[in-house]
Amino acid sequence: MDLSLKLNAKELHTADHELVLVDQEKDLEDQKEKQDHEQAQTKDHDFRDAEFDHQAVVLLDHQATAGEVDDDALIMEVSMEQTKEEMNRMKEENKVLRNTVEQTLKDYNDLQMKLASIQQNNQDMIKVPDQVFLLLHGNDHNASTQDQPKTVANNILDITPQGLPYPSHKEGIRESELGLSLRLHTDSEEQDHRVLLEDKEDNKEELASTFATVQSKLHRSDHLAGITSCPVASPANRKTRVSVRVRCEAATMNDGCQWRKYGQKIAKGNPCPRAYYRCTVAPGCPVRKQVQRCLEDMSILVTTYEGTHNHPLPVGATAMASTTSAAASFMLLDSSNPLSNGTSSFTQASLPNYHGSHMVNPSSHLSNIRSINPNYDPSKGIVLDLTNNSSDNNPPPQIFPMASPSYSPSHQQAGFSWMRGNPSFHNYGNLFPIPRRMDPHEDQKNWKDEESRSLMAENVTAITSNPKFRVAVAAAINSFINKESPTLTHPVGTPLSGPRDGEISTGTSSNGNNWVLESLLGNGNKPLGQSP
DNA sequence: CGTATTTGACCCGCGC
DNA sequence: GCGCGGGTCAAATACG
Repeated sequence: MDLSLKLNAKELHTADHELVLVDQEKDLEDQKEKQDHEQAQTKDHDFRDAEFDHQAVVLLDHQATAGEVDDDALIMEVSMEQTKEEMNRMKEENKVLRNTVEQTLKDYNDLQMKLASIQQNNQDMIKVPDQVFLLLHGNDHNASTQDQPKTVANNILDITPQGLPYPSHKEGIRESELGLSLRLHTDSEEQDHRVLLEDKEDNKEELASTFATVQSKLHRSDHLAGITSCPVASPANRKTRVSVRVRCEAATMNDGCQWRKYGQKIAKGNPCPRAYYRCTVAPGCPVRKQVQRCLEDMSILVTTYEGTHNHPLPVGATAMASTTSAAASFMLLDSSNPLSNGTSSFTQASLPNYHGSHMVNPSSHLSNIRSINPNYDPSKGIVLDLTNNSSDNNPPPQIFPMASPSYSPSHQQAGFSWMRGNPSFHNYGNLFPIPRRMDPHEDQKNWKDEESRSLMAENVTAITSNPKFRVAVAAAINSFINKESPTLTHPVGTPLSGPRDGEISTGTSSNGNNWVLESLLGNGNKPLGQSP
């Protein structure tokens, strides 16, 4: 009797799981043997039953009148029917057993799939550190702060994702040749440490005033990097800010959003006027940005973002917003941080709605941070430095020609011929297409150019939405913070929620601690928006 | 003519 | 209370 337990070996063998499947085959063979044994027993049992029946029939036959051939034929017919019934019963049993084996195989395959998935995830997690190179510099490394000459870089942490060659500054390898680089600058002031530590002990009402006091103190030593410190005193203003430093010839940086200028002021200490913009993508959007040129290097545009978009963002804006929010999210990790007391818009989880599927929630990479660097002053926000002035081989900052203290596009036009030949400027140009003229209207023309917009969006997205880049940022921050203060730990009071979309803000990088996330692009990248 | 920009006036918080 | 400085408003202006 064919039990039809022909388990196709082809289905079981794969190149990757041969050993496992060999075991599985053994199991299946055991199961088959068990089935055979059970079926043999059943068969034997049925055979005995049949034999008993047959004997009964024989007895009946013997009791019957001899010579009745028709009766023998009848007996044979009955026996055949019984055998057929037995065969049908065995077939059904065989079918049940086959289903059982198939179910077992299916479960096995499912487990294989799950195991493969888990292994893949583990590999991804392991690969990240393989592709992130951390470079810790000592206090004597000053060359990287050329664009911020008065900032003492006690710790600089460079990250080169994407598996690029390890950037050794001592070997003279240019950072610009190494793709993306993340750089964290801090310097420490004991007074700031004391004030911040006091902040952690105070209640939340006192935090605001203390915070304002710190801001006010820090405000006096402003303009170390050409950025005016913005006091954050009122609760309405207690939003985490991120500033973006970028080499930009245009009056403003194309960040993917639409902005309307609503004011301009000349801030104290910087003759370059500060322009105020509000987001006009959606009516009522509270997001504002401030744009001001760096005093030390007027080719650098400092854009400060503050507020939360109440609308979905364009692709380019999403990329920038996600990156800056990823960089800023760790500010909220310390529950005692005045910025993370629940009033900050960063803690209002609306980020997934506006970031799109490609957004990597920074919290997933930062959630293991349990300590905060005492050197880190959240009141000054975070600076995303997209210039590469800090490269060792870069020339000193060039002073932007200014005919008068008041800023006008014509002044810029006159002074930007040198910039088109500046390699570092070209590096930047690959990230944001740069209009060649400073005239706002020319800028608007370029902005309306769909090709430039799409190229800009692609470039920004490619860099800033790269999960590896964000992982690198998060890992660097995490490592840096933990290394900086291994003993000072603060439990995260509330689950970290991702920053809201477009939650970028500017900071005041001029004094105290200065966190700079720096993006360096390869020289081989052809700049966009530049004439050949 | 509609929209965006400019720019002086105004408001508000903070320090003295 | 006064002055200072940052930020915002809104009328005037420019532009397409």
